[in-house]
Amino acid sequence: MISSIAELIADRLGTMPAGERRAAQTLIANYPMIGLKTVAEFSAAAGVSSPTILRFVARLGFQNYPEFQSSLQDELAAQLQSPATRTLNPPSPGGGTASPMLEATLDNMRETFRHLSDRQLADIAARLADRRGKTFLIGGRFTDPLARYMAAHLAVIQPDVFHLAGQESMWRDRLIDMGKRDVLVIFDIRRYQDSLVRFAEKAHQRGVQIVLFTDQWLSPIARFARHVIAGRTAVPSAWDSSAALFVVAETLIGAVTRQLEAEGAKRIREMESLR
Amino acid sequence: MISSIAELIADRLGTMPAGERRAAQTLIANYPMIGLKTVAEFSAAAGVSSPTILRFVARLGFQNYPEFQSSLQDELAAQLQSPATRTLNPPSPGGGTASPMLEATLDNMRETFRHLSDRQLADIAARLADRRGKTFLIGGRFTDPLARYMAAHLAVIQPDVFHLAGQESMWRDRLIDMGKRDVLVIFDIRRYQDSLVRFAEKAHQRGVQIVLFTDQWLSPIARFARHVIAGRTAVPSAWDSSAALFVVAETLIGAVTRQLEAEGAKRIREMESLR
DNA sequence: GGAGCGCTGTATCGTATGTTACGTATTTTG
DNA sequence: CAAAATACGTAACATACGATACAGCGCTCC
Repeated sequence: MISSIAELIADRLGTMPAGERRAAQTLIANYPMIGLKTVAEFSAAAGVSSPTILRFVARLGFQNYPEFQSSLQDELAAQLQSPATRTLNPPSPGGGTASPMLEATLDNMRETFRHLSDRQLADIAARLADRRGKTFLIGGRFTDPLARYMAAHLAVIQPDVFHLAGQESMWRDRLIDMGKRDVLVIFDIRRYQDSLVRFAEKAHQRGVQIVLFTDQWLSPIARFARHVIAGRTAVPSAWDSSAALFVVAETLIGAVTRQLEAEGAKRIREMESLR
Repeated sequence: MISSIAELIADRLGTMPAGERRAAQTLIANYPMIGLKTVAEFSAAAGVSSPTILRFVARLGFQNYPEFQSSLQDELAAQLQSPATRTLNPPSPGGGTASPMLEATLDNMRETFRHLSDRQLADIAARLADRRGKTFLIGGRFTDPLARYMAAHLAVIQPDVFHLAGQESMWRDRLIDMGKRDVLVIFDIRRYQDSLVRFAEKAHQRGVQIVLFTDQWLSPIARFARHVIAGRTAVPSAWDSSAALFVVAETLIGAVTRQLEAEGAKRIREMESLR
């Protein structure tokens, strides 16, 4: 049964030609406000011509554009009157693929942050914002992208940020550059990688401050870490989820940026001008 | 300070003549839907003539009726996009989470999935699981780690998964390997990168199926994309958040894994034995 | 490689919509 | 109570909007 226009679109998206599909996608992306504007505005937003928009609504079964708009308005009105039923997607009909996954992920995040004090986050942010030392980031097989993500952002607002990539021998050689004032951010969830543990140990011996992102069972690296962030990773999937750790990373990026605002702003402006 | 039109009306209701007051009252009663309809319908509902409606909106300070309608639409859009602020007095449910960053991120995810049908996810997963073609992944400056993350997982469960890294010229040369049966997954949020757009266009010309992860304003690549996933990225930070897209990526990874379970399991066992 | 089909954009058209002018009704004030 | 001012509706107007006809183009299938 199809109750909302959004469902109707999703249902027929596959059978639509390219232009109309673009119309459909821009409508979904800004649902439903774009559909309440004029055909001209809608077509401009979608990057197609007006007739394509009209053909699109015709394909959905409407006689004309005003009728389509009325239908959208009715839907909106119904939503506004009963906030409980303001679901665009039916609330997980019969074990949908997405919903349990999403629910678990949201729970993971709430749980992760519940065990994470503001104080701890602030401490780590302060450490990362301390410009007297360098910042190194590294991750495991599946978590290295998180290290890259964080490095890409931090590198914009401060100098001396390095992501350690490539062969194990490559980063081992970088140990020589690391000292007491430096920070090493490690992402390691199970199955924990021996190479990372060895690396962390050597860095620790050199006095490097280690910030560890791991799962709730704690990587052995936690022994050497100054700060440990334990994220929930369990989801109904064959894989573990790194989403909670990802959000912690983004939160830290935001916090560091705020602390470096003064210098950071100047630096970012300089960067812009270099383009 | 007056932020909504409803407040504006309440403010000036006393100074209005009878006819316009009736207009104001019917608008408040069916706020804001009546205001989105035509002048004729509005006037009929209020039991007054069309010019009265126009004088009413003029008194509110609008130059003409369309301007008034746009203002109402903007207000509605703002409400719809931030479910947290939907309730007039958000009492921060669930024991006041300290981090507004987290709250915004959770909202973004809910909102993103609300605009994402199970059908669409299933379609994309099926496409990614189709082993007749190759899968390429690439991302922008800050989103490339997401491409890597997805590639790292997909590569485990099926062959012919390639992450496109390095110089622009590198991936451009890989175009020669791409054809109709292949899929190109692109991550591109603003500020959209020209190099990616060019690349997407060329790939599209070769008949490659493009799956685009972007923000709600849609990268220009949406023009060429077969599937578009529009994630919410707004957070109280200097940066945009890719967390919602990350979760969608994980969801897709899970779905593809499930579809390839039979072959995938065998493959994973083979891999394990290779260690 | 050629013929047919389907999709898309340009240009044109008709019309519904917002707008304005004007006359009448109603209220207000001296 | 009279006269003026304000408010309101009717009707004509102009514009902007949606709709349609048509031609160019790319694609698929012989």
